[in-house]
Amino acid sequence: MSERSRTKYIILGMLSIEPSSGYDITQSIKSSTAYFWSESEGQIYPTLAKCVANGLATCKEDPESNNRTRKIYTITPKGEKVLNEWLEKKPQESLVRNEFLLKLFFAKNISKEKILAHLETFIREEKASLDAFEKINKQLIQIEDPHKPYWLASLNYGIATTKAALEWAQNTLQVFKKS
Amino acid sequence: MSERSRTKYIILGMLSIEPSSGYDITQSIKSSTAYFWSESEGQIYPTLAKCVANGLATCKEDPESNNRTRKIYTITPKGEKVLNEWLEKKPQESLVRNEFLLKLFFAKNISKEKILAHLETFIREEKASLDAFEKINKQLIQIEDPHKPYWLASLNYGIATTKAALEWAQNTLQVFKKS
DNA sequence: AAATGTTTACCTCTAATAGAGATATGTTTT
DNA sequence: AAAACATATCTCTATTAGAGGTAAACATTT
Repeated sequence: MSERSRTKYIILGMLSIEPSSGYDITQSIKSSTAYFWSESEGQIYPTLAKCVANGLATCKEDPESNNRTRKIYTITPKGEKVLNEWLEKKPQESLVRNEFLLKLFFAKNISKEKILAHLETFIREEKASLDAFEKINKQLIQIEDPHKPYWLASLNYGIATTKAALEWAQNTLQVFKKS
Repeated sequence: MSERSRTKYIILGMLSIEPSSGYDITQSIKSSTAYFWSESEGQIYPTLAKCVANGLATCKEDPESNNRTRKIYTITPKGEKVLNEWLEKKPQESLVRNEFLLKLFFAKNISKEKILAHLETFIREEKASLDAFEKINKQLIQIEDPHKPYWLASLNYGIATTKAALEWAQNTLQVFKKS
C-alpha cells in the first residue's frame, strides 16, 4: 500500500467512527460521503486486507452471524495515528469529472432538443439529491454525536452547492428555451 | 480503444473547435474545462495516436515549425459522427473526489487550529478560482463565436457553484471560530 | 557570446481505481 | 416451494492519475 492510495484513509475514517464490515463501509460511503468522495466497491475488500496486513486494523468474525461469514474490522492505535496524520496534512486538489458539463461545453454540435433534455435530466437529478440531503439533515439535527458539527458542515456544503447548481440549471434552461 | 474510455471525446471535442497539437489540447483543457473535466497529460498523446489509427482524426506535421516536430491533428467526418453520437447520449453520473470535504467529515479527530487552517486555505483557493472565472468571463463576452452560449453557460456553472462554496466556507469558518 | 533558466512540445511507465461481474447465503414474496 | 430480492464478499480488466523523462526554442542574465 503506497502513500498515494487514498482508499485506505476513507476506510480508516469509517472504522474510526465504529467497527464495521466491508459491506457496512460501502453502505456508509453511499449514504454519507458519496457526493464528495466515492469509492469503487471492489476497492474496499482488498484495501481492508492490506490495512490488517499493515497493522492499521484488526479483523474478527462476527459472532452474531450464524454460519455466514461477516468480518468486522476495528481500527488499531497505529491506524488512528496514520489517519490523523493524513487528516492534518493539506488536502490535495479536488478532482471532478462532470460529463454533463463537458457535453454542454461542446453542445454547438447537437440539436436544441437534446440540450434541453440534458438540462431537464440534470435538474431532475439535482432536485433528487437535494431531497436526499434534506432528509439526512432532518435525521442529523436530532442526534447527539461528537462528529455532528463536521457531518453537518459537509452536508451543508452539498446543500449549498446543489442549490446553486439547480438555480443555474433553471436559468440556463430558460435562456436556451428563448433563444 | 473501448467504448468506456472518455479521453477520446474531449480530444475530439477540442479538435471539433479547431485543429490542434497534443500540447494545444492540454492547454485548452487547463484553461477551459479543467474545473469540471480534467485529463492527465500522459493520456493525451497515446489517445491522439489511437484516434488516428481509428480514422477519427488525421495528423500532419506543422509546416510553420522549423525543424521542431509539432503534430497538428484534424478531426475527420467519422470523428465528428462519433463525437456527436456521444454528445447526444445521456451523460453519465459525475464523479467527485474532494479531499478537503473528506477531511472535514472526519475532522473530529484533528485540532481546531488545523480545521480552521484547512478552511482558510479552501477559501483562498475558491477566491482564486472565482477571479480566474471572472477574467475568462470578461474575455468571453467580447468574442463572436457559435460556441459562445455553451461556453458561457458552463462558465456560469463554475461561477455559481464556486460562489456558493465560498459563502458556505465563510459561514462555516465563523461557526467553528465561535464554538 | 556564453551560461542559465524557462517555456514549449512530446512521450513513457506504473500504481491506483472505476466499473462490471461472479458467487453464495439469507429473507421476503408469490 | 419457487422466484425474486437483499446482503456480503471477492476478482478481474480497462482506464487513468500522477510522476517522470527528453529535448528544442526562447528569454534573461552575466
